[in-house]
Amino acid sequence: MAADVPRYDFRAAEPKWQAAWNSLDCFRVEDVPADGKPKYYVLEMFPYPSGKIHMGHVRNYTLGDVVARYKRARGYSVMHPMGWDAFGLPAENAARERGIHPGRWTWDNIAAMRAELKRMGLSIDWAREFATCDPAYYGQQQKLFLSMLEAGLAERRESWVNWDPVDNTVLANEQVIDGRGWRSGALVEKKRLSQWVLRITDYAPELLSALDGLKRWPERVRLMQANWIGRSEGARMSFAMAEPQGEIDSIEVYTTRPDTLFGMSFLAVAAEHPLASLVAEHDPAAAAFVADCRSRGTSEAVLETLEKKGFPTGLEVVNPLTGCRHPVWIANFVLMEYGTGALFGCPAHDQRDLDFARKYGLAVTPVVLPPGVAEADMAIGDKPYDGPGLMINSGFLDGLSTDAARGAAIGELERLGVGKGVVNWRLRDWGVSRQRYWGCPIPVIHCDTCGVVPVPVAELPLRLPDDVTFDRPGNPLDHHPTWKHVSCPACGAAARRETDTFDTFVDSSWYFARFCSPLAEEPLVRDAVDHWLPVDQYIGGIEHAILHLLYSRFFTRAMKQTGAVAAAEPFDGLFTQGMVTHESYKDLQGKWLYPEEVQRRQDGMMVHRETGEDVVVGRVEAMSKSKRNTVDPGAIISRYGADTARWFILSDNPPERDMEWTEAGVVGAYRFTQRLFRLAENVPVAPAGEMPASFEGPARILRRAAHRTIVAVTEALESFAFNVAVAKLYEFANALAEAERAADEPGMLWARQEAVGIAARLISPMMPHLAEEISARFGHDGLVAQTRWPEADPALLVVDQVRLAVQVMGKLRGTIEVAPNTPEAEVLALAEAEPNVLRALAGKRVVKRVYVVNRIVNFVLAGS
RNA sequence: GCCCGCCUGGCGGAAUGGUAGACGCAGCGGACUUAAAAUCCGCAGUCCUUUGGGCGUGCCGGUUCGAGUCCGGCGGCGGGCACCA
Repeated sequence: MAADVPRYDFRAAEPKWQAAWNSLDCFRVEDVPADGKPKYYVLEMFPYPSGKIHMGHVRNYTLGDVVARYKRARGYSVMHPMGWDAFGLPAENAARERGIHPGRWTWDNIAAMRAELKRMGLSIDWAREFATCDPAYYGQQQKLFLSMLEAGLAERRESWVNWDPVDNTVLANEQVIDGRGWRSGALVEKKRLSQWVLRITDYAPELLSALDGLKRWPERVRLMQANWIGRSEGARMSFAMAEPQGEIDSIEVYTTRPDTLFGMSFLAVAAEHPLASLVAEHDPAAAAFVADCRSRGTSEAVLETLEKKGFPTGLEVVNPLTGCRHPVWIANFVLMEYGTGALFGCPAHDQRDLDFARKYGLAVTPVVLPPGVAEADMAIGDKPYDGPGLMINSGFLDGLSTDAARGAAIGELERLGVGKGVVNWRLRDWGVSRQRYWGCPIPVIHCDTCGVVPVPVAELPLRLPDDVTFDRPGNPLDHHPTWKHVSCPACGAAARRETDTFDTFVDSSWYFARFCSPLAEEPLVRDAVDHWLPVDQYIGGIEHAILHLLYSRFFTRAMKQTGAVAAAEPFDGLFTQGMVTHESYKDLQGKWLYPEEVQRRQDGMMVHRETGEDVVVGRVEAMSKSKRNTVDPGAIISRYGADTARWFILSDNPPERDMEWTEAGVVGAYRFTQRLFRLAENVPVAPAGEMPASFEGPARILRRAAHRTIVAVTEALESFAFNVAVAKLYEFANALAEAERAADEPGMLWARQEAVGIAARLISPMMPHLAEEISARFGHDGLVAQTRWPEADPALLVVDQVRLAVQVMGKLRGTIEVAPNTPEAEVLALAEAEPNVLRALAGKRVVKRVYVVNRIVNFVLAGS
């Protein structure tokens, strides 16, 4: 390498600047600041401490850091914290597989990941760091839970769980594979357990209506949440049994289509419905059918291909509006969890009902006439009609519109006292009990005389015992020799601790609030949370669009109800990033290969780095361990530096889309860091003296480029168009290179020094280390990290010449240069005189002349 | 099946209804070099009869002086979903 080419030594520079930021506490903020600055809370979804960061983390935390650094430069007091979502199953799996204690495994992972994150140069206030598995955090969570319990927001309820009968353990959905337990391979059963639920459904109306106020959320996330909450209007009604069965003399049904009651042909109940159980007691065939429904998993793939099946009970119900009798079936497509677990079937106007009716030869009676169809022509083939229309075959409803009929039917049901109009919600209460060790203990005690008794607050945190074993299936807390045996805090009698722990979604439902006062001896400090909440910009993956965000919205409302916070909504702005993808590779034996095992030969073919064997290049897809198409961020940072990794991940494409990680792209980004460094290095540091009174020629051009770039980059950062900000900085680098060739022009030294100073500040959110390195060379006061964002000089943004497009009949025929806001007559004369335009207009009659100031001229010609 | 999103050069992408393809990657040409790497400069949608013209933002139509952008329909790709009564 030539000695005279300056090179940027990121290996020395990056740790140096990180240490400088650290020693000056650049990113530290107070719980309740008194600096009078406007606040800005930037948060990225905190990571699960798996042990290594992956490219998704790099993308997530780079995006957040750009926002944090930019807002800081704009004069905000920015809180940008980091923590660890540290409870969860992988730690228990590690314990079972490798004999490591989950706590040890987790804390080691945290240490490793913290070191990796720090190498990225993130502007994080590390003093706020916490892990959810720390008793200092989960003890506060236990307090929150007790306050919710007192407020009636938590209660015990029976609910269904996936049960592995061989391992005698509850399985998470992800542990059920094709209906079998992932370890034992046993067919999973559904089992009823008494569990803690949080009453999120109490807030269903508000969680839905408040979505409209979340203006800075992606539309599709709001839509997904709205669909998940699932408000529907309909009727709840009961059908009398023709012959009562034991206790059951009627069946309760929810319907959104009471208007189609006259088209009813059957009634169907879920396999878990009490009537199904009753029938199954006496009828082995029914019992077999019910068992068959129950053994089937609930995974989507199964449901997709599921054929609609039913079992006729031989019983009948009476339709209260028509007086007709209809058969009662047990059907596999009826969900016990939704509505009342029973429905009435109107095959003419519902696809599932129609499929079912065709299969079992049930009646299909149309009752809604589509607009424009004669009643005589109305027929149902294999498609139902589910649109609006006029009622037919419907007694007193005949002739009404479907809308009117809906109201009239409900009115009649109410008059008869057999039903009423209701609003129904799809959202279900949140079951938070998990039969696991590595989670936050639920702080209650079960006493035979007193029932459920809260653990006294003075005894919190209720710690997990460390001395647990994972040598047998089930919950180690349950097996622990002493932990669960306590005396009742109320009566003193022998009692048992709750051995369930919380769903880890509970941990992540309030961590953003805890960051405001992470060391407090109470869950939240009002002054601190009321200052910082809501989070101004939350950034994370779309995969959390529903559960995490909805639970957090609920939790914040619950905390508001118990007086812990003022805000109802946790996240004012939400940005959902795309995935990081990569090509995948297989060798000729079909074994997946890591990118570093593969290289591109001269002819472009991909071959194995060591064997030289051909490699099959597969799809570009989300990085995953199983496909081995992962790239280790640590290795990238070691080879190219954090700034390069950050720059590339921002430059490739808009951040909401999936990006493809490519070696070529990283190399390109690396080259740019070097180029920019050289361009800055080539500007003499000699004092440029007083600012010249005026600039002409290349110096003026450079200054205009610099100030236009300020505007362009600012706009791009404000709108999350980071790839555009990068592109504008590439352009600016080209302008700097241009200026280098005109270095001897008057005013140039001053202009170049100004330009480099502007460049350093504009790149600083994206490449903070390089920004410092460049800036330091000119002896600028202080760190770029503490410097204000540059302001564009309006005088330099004024354009003195605009190029107008001249069109003839909408087609470009030439361009003309004029002063801004040139009067119409003058512009039109110039445009018509442009040689090529002149040619296009020759012999034609112009019927209209369009002039949009500073934009365009268009001549419209007569004739065809 | 339902809901949502997307579709622009070889590739990633840019473009308040106003010169489509900024910027980058890959490519090509040149300078420098004994040579290579690195670097620097330049070219580059496509076709043709090339001082110019035709075509061109998935396809078909519409609105407009003017459409990648707005509207209607169709197709393809991707994502979400708990068969939601």
